[in-house]
Amino acid sequence: MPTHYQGEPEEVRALDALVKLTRAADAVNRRLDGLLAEAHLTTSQFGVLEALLHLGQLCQKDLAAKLLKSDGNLTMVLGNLEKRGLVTRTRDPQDKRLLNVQLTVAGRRLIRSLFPRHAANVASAFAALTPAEQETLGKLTKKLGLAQADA
Amino acid sequence: MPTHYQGEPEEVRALDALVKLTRAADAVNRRLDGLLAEAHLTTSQFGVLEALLHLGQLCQKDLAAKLLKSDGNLTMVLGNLEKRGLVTRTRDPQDKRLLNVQLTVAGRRLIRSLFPRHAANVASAFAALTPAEQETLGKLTKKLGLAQADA
DNA sequence: CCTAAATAGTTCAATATTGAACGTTTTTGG
DNA sequence: CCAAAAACGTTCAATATTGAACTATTTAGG
Repeated sequence: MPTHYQGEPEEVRALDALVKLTRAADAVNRRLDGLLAEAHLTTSQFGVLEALLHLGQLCQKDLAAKLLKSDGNLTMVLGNLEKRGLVTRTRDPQDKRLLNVQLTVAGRRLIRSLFPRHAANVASAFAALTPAEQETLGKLTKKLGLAQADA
Repeated sequence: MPTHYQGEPEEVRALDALVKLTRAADAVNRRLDGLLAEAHLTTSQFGVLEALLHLGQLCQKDLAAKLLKSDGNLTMVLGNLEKRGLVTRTRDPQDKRLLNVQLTVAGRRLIRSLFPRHAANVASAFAALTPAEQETLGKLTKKLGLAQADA
């Protein structure tokens, strides 16, 4: 099933790990989409609401950094959330370049009602691994992710 | 950095693992995009060419399954590859519902020249983990990914 | 001070992505 | 054998995503 590639062993090993890593992330996120779709939210939109709920008001730049998305993308995603009345953007009086993004009452209500079910779904998706395996997976993916910064 | 969420321990653990898993997959794939962008290929386009190189001619349905993408998406990605003369689509004479997709000479030349450098990049990205850690990561993500099928 | 560089967002074009509705072709059950 | 169901792709509308060019604001160096 993996890569069918004749190369150095370390390449074959890494290619194999990459395929499985990517597929696992896709598969889990796809499963979680079901609940979000019920609330007519995309994964990105949910990510924004979740960040605002847990971290409070954030400027667009910080949101982009938190979600690892481009500025241009955030403009679009926030526009769609704003259209639905779930967030508002207000110009920062101190630094007029910044737009502070905050949950509306409706946005807070929505993410608060959704998050516990989302968390239960995530736990259910990861129940395929033992707690120890989840810890190990977390350690390895954290190490791998951080290492990509400097390259 | 993780989730700032007060919930059941298994939820917190799973949410934490999910964030790291998603970030790692994003970070690695983002790093690999550099080389692909030089060849004006997206990740999806590269995935198609790679599959065709290693597996030979495939119908669109099989490609979609292999890449975990929707039918409609494949129509678009293949259209762009076909526009550039990297693949062709031919109606299957046995079953006229099927479109068989194959590399053109130019497509084969491109993916062949690119793949070794791509494999080296992947190995370099995963060099942050020891071989044993890569094996462990592969086992855990495979287990996690497969478990999502039935849910 | 004041200009040059940096920073925050927007806009645009291109590509990706999905799900739903749809046309064609094949398979299947009666 | 034939009608219903299934399978394969396409098309469409909506959203996502990036990088580049651009505007507005702030900061920094001389």
